Amino acid sequence: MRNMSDIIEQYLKELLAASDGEGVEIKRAFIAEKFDCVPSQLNYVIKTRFTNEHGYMVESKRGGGGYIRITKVETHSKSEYLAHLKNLIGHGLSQQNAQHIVQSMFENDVITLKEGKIINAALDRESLMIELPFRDQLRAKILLKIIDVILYTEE
Amino acid sequence: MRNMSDIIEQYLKELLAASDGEGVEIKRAFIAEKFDCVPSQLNYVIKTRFTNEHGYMVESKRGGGGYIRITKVETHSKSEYLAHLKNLIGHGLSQQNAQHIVQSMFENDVITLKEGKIINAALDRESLMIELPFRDQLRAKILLKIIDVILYTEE
DNA sequence: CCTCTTTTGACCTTCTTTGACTAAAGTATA
DNA sequence: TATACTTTAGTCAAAGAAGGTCAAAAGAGG
Repeated sequence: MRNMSDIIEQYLKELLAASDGEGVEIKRAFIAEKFDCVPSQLNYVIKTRFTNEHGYMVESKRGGGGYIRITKVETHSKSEYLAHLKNLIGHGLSQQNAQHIVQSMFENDVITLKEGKIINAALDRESLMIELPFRDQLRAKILLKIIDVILYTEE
Repeated sequence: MRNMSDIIEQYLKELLAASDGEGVEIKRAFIAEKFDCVPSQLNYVIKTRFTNEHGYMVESKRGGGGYIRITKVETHSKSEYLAHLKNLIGHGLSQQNAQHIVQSMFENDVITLKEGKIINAALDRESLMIELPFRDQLRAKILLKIIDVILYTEE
């Protein structure tokens, strides 16, 4: 694969997949050693690939016996999951976070790949040609509306 | 002898042909070195010879482990129809006309019902909270972008 | 010559890697 | 118990590694 962060991301996702929904608990220093990188790279990977928007929950503890625990957010029912996303969106949404959310919806089988691409196109900053504080608000509005449609559309 | 851009174009097309439909992934700097040209020449080649209109899809990533990926997409008969729609849209689009176009795409089996609903949600005047001459321009921009992804997304 | 395409390079943006410094939690000790 | 030490993890900013943009200069064709 391409770079350390991607490799670590994949490794963690494999652990998660193997954990049968239980989540994984890692030692930061141990993983860093295993992949021969600095410990803080783990923080980078987590911050860029295991956020709420991506559908993960991260807990940690310092000191002796410390750990980092990553859990895939339970997507109880479709409606609760989508309500959760709506919560994350609020009144403004960056393009990055929008993409994370779309990715998460795809991974949770709420939308298809093509639907995801359509949504991303609608939220792209190139489509939304207005200045920045407003653009993020607009993006939020559009995605909220789309999520409502997904909520109330039978497959 | 032809020029550098043509040579690089051909080289990339050979890679594509050999890739068996998988697409190619290149390192810009590496190719530039190989052909002894500046890296940005790759951007020129891609922009002039591997556009959507030419039937290619290009993705890229910057930073460590960055890449440029080129994939060929088949766009049989759909393409003229969608090009026609793009023409109709132009630089502005009312909500009514937008709905007509979405309806038409659905009837022509270019999108599913759910996709249609998603698109309508994105184009709804309630989502697009800006004043009127701009709102129609914005709606046009968004739909044009969406049509492009429909064009270049294989089902 | 005039125009269109190609070539080049300076400058920009994004993503990743690294490490010094900080904060918190556990453990031993006065 | 209060204090000091040790063990973890967190933060943040600088440096590094790609790719992107844009416009000027150069070349090709008519």
